[in-house]
Amino acid sequence: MAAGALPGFRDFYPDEFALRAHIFRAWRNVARRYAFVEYDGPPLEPLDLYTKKSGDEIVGQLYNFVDKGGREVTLRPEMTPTFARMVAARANAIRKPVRWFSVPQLFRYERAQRGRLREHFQLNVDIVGEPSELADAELLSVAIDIMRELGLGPDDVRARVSDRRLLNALLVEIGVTEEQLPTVYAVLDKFARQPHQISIDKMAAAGLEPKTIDAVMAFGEAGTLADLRERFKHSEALAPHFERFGRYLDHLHAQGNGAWIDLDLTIVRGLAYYTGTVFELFDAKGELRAICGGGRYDNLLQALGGVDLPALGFGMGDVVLGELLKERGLVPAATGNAADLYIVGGDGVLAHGVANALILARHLRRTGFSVDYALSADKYVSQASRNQLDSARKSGARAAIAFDSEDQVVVQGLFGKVSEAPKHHFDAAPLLDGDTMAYAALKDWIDRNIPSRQTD
RNA sequence: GUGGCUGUAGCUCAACUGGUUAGAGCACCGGUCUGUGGCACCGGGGGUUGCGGGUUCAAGUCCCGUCAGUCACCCCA
Repeated sequence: MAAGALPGFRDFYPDEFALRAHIFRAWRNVARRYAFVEYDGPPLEPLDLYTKKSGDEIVGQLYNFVDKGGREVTLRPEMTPTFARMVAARANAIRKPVRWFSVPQLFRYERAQRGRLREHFQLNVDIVGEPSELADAELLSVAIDIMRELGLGPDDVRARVSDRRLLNALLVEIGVTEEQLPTVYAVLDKFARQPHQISIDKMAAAGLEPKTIDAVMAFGEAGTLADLRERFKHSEALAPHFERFGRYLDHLHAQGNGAWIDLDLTIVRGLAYYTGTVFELFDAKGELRAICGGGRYDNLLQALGGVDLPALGFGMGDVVLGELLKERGLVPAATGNAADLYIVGGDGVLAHGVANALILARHLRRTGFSVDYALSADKYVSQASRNQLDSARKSGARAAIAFDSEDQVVVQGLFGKVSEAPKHHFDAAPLLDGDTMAYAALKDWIDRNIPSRQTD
């Protein structure tokens, strides 16, 4: 086997590129529908943009090197630091709330696995400057609408939501101390992936009381907000958190997203910078990695950019999403980019040499059609028309156009039985003269009689 | 970074306990068919069996290494 792409990197053949373009289209369509505007930054960044906040151990995960000017640089592993820098630099000039999105290619030097490569494209959607939970609902609604745009429903994808502030208050309420919080977060994060006894042992080792451990384990079993509220209705400390989270869920319901949402206190999100709502999108079967994750990170812009603005956002990668779409048969037809018209020789080919085919193609393309033909003048003249038609059919073209005789061209559909396919003759002379009306008539006939390619 | 599994044509797979020149379907290329053709039929190109060593009279098959893929850890975008 010939040397392929680097490990964890992808070659995008046309079929694969079609899927990628399909995903990008959905991302951009929905983001724009929510009035977000697109930005981008450099794919190569100074190394310390990431080491400053995360420490040197993160370097092991980066695609970093020294450039010819002696600078420590790295391919960007995430978009948030770049985003924070850009917003911070113009914090006073940008109208708030900021609604920005980006589709960067991100890089990470890690051993590749299914759904996890060394490179991926990730939609980043962020809102800056708005502390209200309505912004949180708006953000998640974007993510859910993208699922809809791609043909996925609440039976395919679940949105698991939580809130760090609520969780924190709950943990304090049941007696978890400040020092024990990281352990408990780690346990919750791995709740579904790790045997319960190990979780219990870890918490016991961290000094949690058996009663507190039981309470934490109970948080792992998803319930509704109402259940949780009922259990802790006596707590005054928790009341405001329940109210705020309740408003968040109310907004999501009003946005039509209620059927997608599950409360799940085990959604912690690895990095510690989340300060409020957090959410992840998963395939409903739970076979794949998370499709999307995000939440509120009110302190991050201060830490990274030096401006104190509340912010929230999510990232959604193309890899897991693509796997899910493939699994559900929601990938676009491979022939989606095939030509509208394929020029074949026909019986009039000797009177109309290849030059006339080129003239015809020129005017058809000017009219807006995509036009294909065999790039061999010999073949155009000498290969049997039916073989040329076979080639046209295989190319995925919707219709063929041929010089049927000395003074006529014929357009015929390339679907269904040949004998039943729509067919129409046009005078060749005005078409070769580039007569606009003749092409308008031809286009009109095609629009009426040649359906768009089905996914058959 | 650690460990398990896998690696034959572009794809899906064959090749009995090691034994002739590694096969088939699909795909691709050319042709035949005056025609129910979204066929059919004929022909063609394409493999150092991932790569490198070793054992053997003989290796796609057994052993070691390596690379790649995959799964579980680690980590999380």
